[in-house]
Amino acid sequence: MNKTKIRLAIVDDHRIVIDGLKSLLHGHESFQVVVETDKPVEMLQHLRTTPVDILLTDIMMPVMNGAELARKTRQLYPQVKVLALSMSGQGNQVNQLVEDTEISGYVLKNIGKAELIRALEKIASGGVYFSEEVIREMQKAKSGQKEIEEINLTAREIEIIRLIEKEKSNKEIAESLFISERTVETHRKNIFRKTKTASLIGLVKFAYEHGLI
Amino acid sequence: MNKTKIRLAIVDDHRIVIDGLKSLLHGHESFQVVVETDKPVEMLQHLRTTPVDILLTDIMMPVMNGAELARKTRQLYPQVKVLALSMSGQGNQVNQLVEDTEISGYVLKNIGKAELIRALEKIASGGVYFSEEVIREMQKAKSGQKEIEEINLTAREIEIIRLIEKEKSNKEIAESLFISERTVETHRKNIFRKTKTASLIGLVKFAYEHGLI
DNA sequence: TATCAAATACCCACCAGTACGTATTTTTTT
DNA sequence: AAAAAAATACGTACTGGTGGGTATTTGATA
Repeated sequence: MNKTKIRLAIVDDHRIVIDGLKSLLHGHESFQVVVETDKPVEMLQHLRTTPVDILLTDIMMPVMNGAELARKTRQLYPQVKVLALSMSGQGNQVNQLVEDTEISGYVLKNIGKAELIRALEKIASGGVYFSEEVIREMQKAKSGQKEIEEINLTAREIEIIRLIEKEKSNKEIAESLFISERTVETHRKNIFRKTKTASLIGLVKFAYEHGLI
Repeated sequence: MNKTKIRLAIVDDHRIVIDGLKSLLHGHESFQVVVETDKPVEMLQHLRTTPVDILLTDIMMPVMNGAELARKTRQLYPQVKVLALSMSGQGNQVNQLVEDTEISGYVLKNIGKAELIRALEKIASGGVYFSEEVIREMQKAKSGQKEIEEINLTAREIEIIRLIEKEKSNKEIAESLFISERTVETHRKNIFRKTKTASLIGLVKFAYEHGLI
């Protein structure tokens, strides 16, 4: 729509993905890929000299991950909008990313041409775009978080769960927290009751599933 | 080199990757992409009617994974060579794939143009190609496997570990395996001794780390 | 056939953790 | 200031798993 093209920067540690994105955008006169690199750290340098409108970044990358890059970019160059790309898009990760980085969108890599264009246009015009799957995942993660809040584990209890998981005995836990063994036992009981688990293994699994450890 | 082009089939559930691959191969007159799809199951149908030389397949795909597709392909169309593509390339997965499927190569998705061409040419002429990182991973996994073999857990013991992890008591394990509780206790003791773990949690962690569960 | 590993089984003693109570102090919320 | 929630603590009885043994049967391997 605009006379001036939308300038894109692409970061992904997989060359194939970069080429794939470029190929998807090929022939679209509204977009112009001005920077591309497979090294996240390089991107920040490029951004200093090259003005871009939207940064397309992978989330899972070695050295510096996409979240970090997105955060830094928004900090240093607030006018650059960020569209996050991800292979899987796990809900809690997305939530966290959205919370502590002002990203403009999040899409999965199985995105098609049409959707990608739509997302980019929406973001270029100041909007946001999150793909269906991602929104679903986010909601699932949110409800999971709510669930754990409803279970109402106290901070002390979570602290003790972590020690249990570290193979500490009641005695050791008592010593390291400067409380009586009896107290640890009480906490343990409450933990088992609240989490509806009956064995250590069940508890460890619960902790894993709810991201406590 | 050959007058006739090398015919390629590409499967990957991410369109971007397919486009990226095509883009990498673009302009190379030796190769010709004759089939491409993002649905593994479709590929088998295509192969029935379209003759191809090399199948490039992603490993991690929903519905039917790449390993399965590779196996079926080799079975039904033995003349088709398979080059596996993967995001990460975990050693044990690769090893297993190489063992029970005669694949001709395995490369990571961060592959560059030059390497991809080299791999394809090598495979087309009857050779094999495994990228550096993959070979390293394979060796690491091999040594890890050796480690677990040295620990010398027997099949029965592993069976029991899995039941322990499922929160079964000695009694329940004894019942489900039709053996005495005493026997389960003995196995347990041996397991703890061999794995050098002392608690259930340690054992569960061991099992996780060594991929037993 | 002799030998070895694996799977089977039992005994005894001990204790860490559990179940089921009750109760006090501290902190937070109302 | 009153009420509620969280953290603290103890008692008693019980049991499941642990650690220490030893021993037999079976199937594989040399």
